[in-house]
Amino acid sequence: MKNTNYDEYENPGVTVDLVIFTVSEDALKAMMVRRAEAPYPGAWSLPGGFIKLGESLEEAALRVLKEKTGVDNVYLEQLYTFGQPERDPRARVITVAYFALIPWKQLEQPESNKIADLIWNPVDQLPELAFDHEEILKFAVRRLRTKVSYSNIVYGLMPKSFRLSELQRMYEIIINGSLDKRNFRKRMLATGLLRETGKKDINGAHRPAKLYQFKKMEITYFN
Amino acid sequence: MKNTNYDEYENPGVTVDLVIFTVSEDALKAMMVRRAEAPYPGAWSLPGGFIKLGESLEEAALRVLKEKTGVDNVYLEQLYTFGQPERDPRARVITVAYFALIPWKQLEQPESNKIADLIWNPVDQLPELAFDHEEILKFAVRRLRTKVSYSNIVYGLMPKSFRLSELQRMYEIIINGSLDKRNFRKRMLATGLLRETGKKDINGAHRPAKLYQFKKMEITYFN
DNA sequence: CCAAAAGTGTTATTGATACACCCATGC
DNA sequence: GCATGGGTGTATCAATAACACTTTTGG
Repeated sequence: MKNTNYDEYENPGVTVDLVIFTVSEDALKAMMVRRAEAPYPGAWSLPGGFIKLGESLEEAALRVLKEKTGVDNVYLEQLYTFGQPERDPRARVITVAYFALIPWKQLEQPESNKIADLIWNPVDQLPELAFDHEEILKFAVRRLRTKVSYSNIVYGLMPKSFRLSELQRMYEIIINGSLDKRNFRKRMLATGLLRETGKKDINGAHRPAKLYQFKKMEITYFN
Repeated sequence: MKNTNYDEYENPGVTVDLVIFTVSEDALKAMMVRRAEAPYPGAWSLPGGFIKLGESLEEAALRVLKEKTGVDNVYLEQLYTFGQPERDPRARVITVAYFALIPWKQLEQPESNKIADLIWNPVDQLPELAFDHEEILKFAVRRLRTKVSYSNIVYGLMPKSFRLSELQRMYEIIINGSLDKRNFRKRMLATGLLRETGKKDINGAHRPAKLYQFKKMEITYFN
């Protein structure tokens, strides 16, 4: 099936590719894996793989996610399907792109760092990427940034409980701008999506912060 | 894209399916075609077809659109990709769904009605549909209804020039609710997306209406 | 002159923004 | 007692929502 001489009646390959986001060191980052083989040997790329005939697209995405991160049960959303005929130089391959959000804390476990040739790269300083993966990644970043402004999607990047200042910081990192503390807190508490845990975070030489958590781990749209 | 050995995996079929919307007789309608062959012989379904190896997904969608409606150069957007393993009883088939908007006037031309076994069906009174096409159609309706409220996407359903009352009616049909005339006009004119044509529509026993058109046929987001 | 749709402003309410000081703790 | 981040309220401005009458035409 290495023909570039396309047969009209042959089926294309179908893959899933994942844009896996996390936030660490005050930056929005995405996972990249180094390709071992041709094409683009040695280049960075998004994690992905061919779908198997018995699995749904989402199952394929979850499988890849689990393989690369060791996690499961995180926010996952279908992004877009990319199918330009020449996007893979070997053969016709259509890819269904997904994006996932993982709190950094869930990735600090030893097992998740076992895989070599895997990096978490700030989305605003990209290396050269294989295939059309730069386009896919930028598409995902745009979608995430848009969605942050009218939903509570950031819950997918937060640890189970957090200070309001940490939540604000998360918004600021993603939208790449600063927010007013008092207005931010008012709005967040007004959504009714947060619950005080009753615990406090004693963290340094300052007043301890109340810890909050999301009532339900579900995306909710404002407005 | 870990696997380079394509032969380990049998490729699924890949189709595009289209939800083609229009508005006539005060109702939002979608195109349905009667299936001739198994599976679901005789059942209504969304227009669609297998993608060819040399064409992009959007080209495939445009091809199907042209075949069924005779039109081209209308609003077309990728909706979602549906890939449950059992969605087609014969074999694994993944479908990339698109939705299109066509002004009813463009469909009144004789050629577009040549195709037998094709209906424009109100989206709130669906017949039984083949495959998972009901799910796809409902997904499209939801997307259209949402998008109408924060963009000028309705331009895709309007004729070249129109009265403001016709534009308002279009919104009302799609969102399935009524709008205040004065607020509607204020908001629409405030967007700056409309231009007076200078012409008037003399239509019946009443004051003639100014005719407007969209400055550019492009989707623009409010807010 | 009657019927039918076009056209037009003001007020009230709501939501968004701007802005500065005191609090509780560790060292 | 001082440095550090936590926590709080009010006033202004902008956007949205509610609401009813006059105008222009054809018949």
